[in-house]
This record gives sequence, structure tokens and C-alpha cells, in this order.
Amino acid sequence: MLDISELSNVSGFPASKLRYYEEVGLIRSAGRRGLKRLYEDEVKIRVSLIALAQTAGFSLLEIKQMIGAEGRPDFDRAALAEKADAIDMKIRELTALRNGLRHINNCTAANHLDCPRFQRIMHVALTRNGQRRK
Amino acid sequence: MLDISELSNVSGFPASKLRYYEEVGLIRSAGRRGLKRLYEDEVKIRVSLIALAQTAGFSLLEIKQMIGAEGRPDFDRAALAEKADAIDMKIRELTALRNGLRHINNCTAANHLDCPRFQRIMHVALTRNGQRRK
DNA sequence: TTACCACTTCAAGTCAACTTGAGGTCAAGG
DNA sequence: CCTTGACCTCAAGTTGACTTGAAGTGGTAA
Repeated sequence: MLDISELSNVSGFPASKLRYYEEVGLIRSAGRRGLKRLYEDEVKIRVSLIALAQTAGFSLLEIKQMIGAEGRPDFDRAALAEKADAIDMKIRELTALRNGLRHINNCTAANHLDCPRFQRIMHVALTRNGQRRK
Repeated sequence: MLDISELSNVSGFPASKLRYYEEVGLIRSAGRRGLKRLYEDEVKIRVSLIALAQTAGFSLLEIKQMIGAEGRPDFDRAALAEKADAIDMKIRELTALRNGLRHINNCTAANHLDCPRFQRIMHVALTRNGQRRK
């Protein structure tokens, strides 16, 4: 059991953020000492996961679908598989983007974006683009 | 040369978004016919790149550092290399996250987040977390 | 027992990234 | 020449993800 300042210290998240996450149901406190929140150790991992998923560009709502909202009510396997697939896609896109940037960095073409080599590198990522838009 | 509705069609972005991107300097119109914007073909790739980088979780400001703001003023190689490295990191984290989710999906442990196998999968991504926080 | 102070709540403020709406303009077709 | 409609500008509104500030509370040390 740790209180909010301890969790704040190990996670690097300000207390306000942790309270906010609790409010929206991403984490939960196991109880109170007086009016002060007490968190289980598990929460540390949850918070790390949240940070991780966020840098990956997922919204708090999407993250909720991944790591679950309330305490236990078993994960939605279908949603989870879907998210995993979405991440797979993102990885492929990011890989293309990274390769594209690295290519630009030692490409001599006048206009990098028009460079056919660049466009070939990015091809997979760029062409799927029209379809992705809702 | 294409006008804003054509660009909107091929990119899937509403015209308002394209005007906004122009306002903040992510794209630019090559001129006007009357008061209507005209875009060069290059812009299509730029817009795709923006979409791509956005799903990867980069802010418009960061994207500006990758694909450049104005017309030409050569890319900042250092910044570009840095971004490529950041993407590399993200790829590693996403890979861990994906593997973690897939593991959860056929793990029988009561509390998935406490499952040692899960934690080992996520280890790389989770431990770097405290350091990442500014 | 009282004072301290780290916590609490709740409302309001902030910032990025857009969207919406009102009112204006101008090239093209009739 | 005149209307039409797709574009324009600019201000204000929206949403997600928080932060900030004012006012309250209650274990703990003195």
C-alpha cells in the first residue's frame, strides 16, 4: 500500500494527474487512511502502462479498453486483440517513418519529399492512408 | 496544382483542417486562383506524412521539426536524427506493449498485471519509464 | 489538545488541435 | 450581366487531458 505522494514519486506523475486518472477510471485506490488515498502496488504497473500507451498515441479511452477500467471484470479479449493489431499497424508505419527520416538525412535530392527512393520507403505507410480515415 | 476540395478528397482531411495546417505552417499553398488556394502535388505527401506522424503520437510542433515548416530551408539533420531515434524507442515500446497485450489474451493468471511473464515481457518498456519523464 | 500540513474536493482555467458559423468574395455558367 | 456556389476570413466554440486555486479535513507530533 502506498499513498499518492509515494506513487507520484515512483511514477513521476503529479498527484493531480493520478487523481484525474482515478476519476476517469483508469486506476483505483484500494481504500483510504482518513481521507487520504491508498494504492495497491499493482497500480504502479498500471500507471507505467498508461504512460507507455500514451506515448504511443492512444487516448485515455483507448487505453481503458486495453488495460481495463475497474478492478477485475475480465478483459475483453476481442478488444484486446484488436488493439494489438492496431499496434502492429502502428509499428509498421513508424518503421517506415523512421526509415524515411533516416533516408532524408543522407539524401541529396533537392526536394526530399519528391525523391522516389523516399517515396518507395514510405509507400506502405502512405498508401494505406486514405483508407484509415474514418 | 489542386484546389482545397481536391486535396481534401485525396487526403481525407476536411478543408478546415488543411487551412489550419497552413495557418500553423505545416503545409503551404503555392498561390491563389482568385481567393481560392492552389496546392502543389507535393502537398499530398506532406499531408500523408503528417497523418502518419500524428497517429504515432507526435504533436504538430514535433512534426514541424521532422518534415520542415516553410518551403525549403534545408532540414535540420540533427533534429531529424533525434526524431528517428525517438521513433526507434517508440517502436521498441510498442512492440513490448503489443506482446504484453497478446500475452494477457491467453494468460490464465488471476491478475494479469501481476503475472511475472507479463512483467518480463514489458520489462524494457516499463523500467525506462521513470527516466523518460521530464 | 492543539496545531500542522499533507492530503482532500470541486470549480474553473489552460493548451493543443481542431470545428463551426456568420458574413464576404469572385470565377464560371446561364 | 448577374446569379450561384465553392471558396474565403475571422472569431468563437469544442474536446481531451490535465493544472490551478480556494477552502476544507484529519492523522500525527509537540
